[in-house]
Amino acid sequence: MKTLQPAPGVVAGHLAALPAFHGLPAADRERIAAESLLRLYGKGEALFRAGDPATVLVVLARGSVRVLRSRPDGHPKVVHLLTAPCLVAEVPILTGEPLPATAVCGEECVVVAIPRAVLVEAVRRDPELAMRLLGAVFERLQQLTRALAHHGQRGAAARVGAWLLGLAHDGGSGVLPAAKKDVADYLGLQPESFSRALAVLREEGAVDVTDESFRILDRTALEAVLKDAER
Amino acid sequence: MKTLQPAPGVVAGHLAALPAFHGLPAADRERIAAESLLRLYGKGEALFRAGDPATVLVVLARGSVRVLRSRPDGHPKVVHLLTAPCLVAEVPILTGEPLPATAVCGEECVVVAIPRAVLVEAVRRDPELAMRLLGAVFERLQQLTRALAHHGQRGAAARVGAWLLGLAHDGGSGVLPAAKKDVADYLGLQPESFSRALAVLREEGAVDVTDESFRILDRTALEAVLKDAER
DNA sequence: CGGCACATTGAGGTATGTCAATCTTAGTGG
DNA sequence: CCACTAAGATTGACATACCTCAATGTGCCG
Repeated sequence: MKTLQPAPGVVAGHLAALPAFHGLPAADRERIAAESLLRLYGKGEALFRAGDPATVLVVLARGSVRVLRSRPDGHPKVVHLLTAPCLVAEVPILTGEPLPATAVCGEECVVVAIPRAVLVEAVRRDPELAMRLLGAVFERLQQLTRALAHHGQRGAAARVGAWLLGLAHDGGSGVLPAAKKDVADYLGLQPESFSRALAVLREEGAVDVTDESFRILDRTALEAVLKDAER
Repeated sequence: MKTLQPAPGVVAGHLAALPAFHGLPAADRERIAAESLLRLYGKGEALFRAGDPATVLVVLARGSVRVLRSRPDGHPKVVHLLTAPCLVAEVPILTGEPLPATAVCGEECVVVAIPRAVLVEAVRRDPELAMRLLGAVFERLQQLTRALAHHGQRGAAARVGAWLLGLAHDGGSGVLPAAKKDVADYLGLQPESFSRALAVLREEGAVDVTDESFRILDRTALEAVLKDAER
């Protein structure tokens, strides 16, 4: 981890990329930026670990992160796949609880670290910010319950397909937010099963996956696969 | 659904049972209570359905509820099992989003319905209440990520055992929060598999399950089952 | 008392995990 | 700049845990 000395306005610009801070008056954003730190993490480095005290709100400005949690057997499981720009661990920061999970960089990451005290002060000054942060929390909850519902889906291809549908941009294309190995774990599959599921979807002509990016070729065929996984 | 005419102090008493409202001055609690409705729902009735506007905060004072969400194939999946006293759908209320899931009573339920305007006003008057509500949100997120991590666990018995451990009171005993059919769905299992998993844990001497209640007899044996489900 | 939903137990099929080999890609150092 | 190494991705063969179907038992509500 390296702490950077940013040119003026850079940090505030990173904050402006997020819905939670975009609506804020520019002056407030710059005030927060001035009291925050800009950090660079290498691939595989941990932003924080489970049990750490929640000292800063992590704003992921560039890069991607996977969030891990222990299974009953002790092995870690991927519970979030995050891509910049986004917030990380916003709820524990607000409540002051210790962090319940570990976050690891999937690539080189640029992070704005907002000290808890600065955030709390900003929320006190502008209650609207609190509501905007709650919006982010709502999104997170939505993602989690959707993920949970999808885990119950029989048929690996159906799970993968549903996930791709949710991930696709309007044009039907998108980028995998992590290595296939980690995506597989996130979806509750072995890497081999994930690979085979992609192969099935490809053979159906539903999607095209090359390297890190994908494109939905036939939405109808894809939705057919989801329904076909009877239950 | 029936709206009740409670004796004075009854509704405020229901609110006091929750951490989020317990710390509040009694006068504030009674003010909220005075502007809320006390309702009675029958077994199988829906508190709300996915897509409904978020008009009231539901405080579950008595009974139990299952929260459902659609899978990719369209079939519903249980994503929460809630037991009184607790809050239901607190985040959508705060953000004003439409409700993303459906809630169904597992038995006869008593509910305090706090209109959104009343809640917002109470939060404005006492910011401390907002932080307490956030505490509840934190708990909910915790439960969800834990559930997600557990779903990746191989071995039905291990998943069930881990869940029982998290559910058990200090004495090692507890009550199943729903019919076995719904618990099974929540854990991502067929009812038959859930039944067999319980049978395994019983034969190991780890737990005793009779009807609706259970007791952890041998925590060490149970933890052994969790680890044994190698991966 | 009868009907229905839920729970349990048994038998058998299948999707997915596991193990193993090959191939590709990226990162490292000469 | 290229060879070397290691990690990830893919494909195949096999094993197994869970789902499915079916039958029986049990409690609850009409």
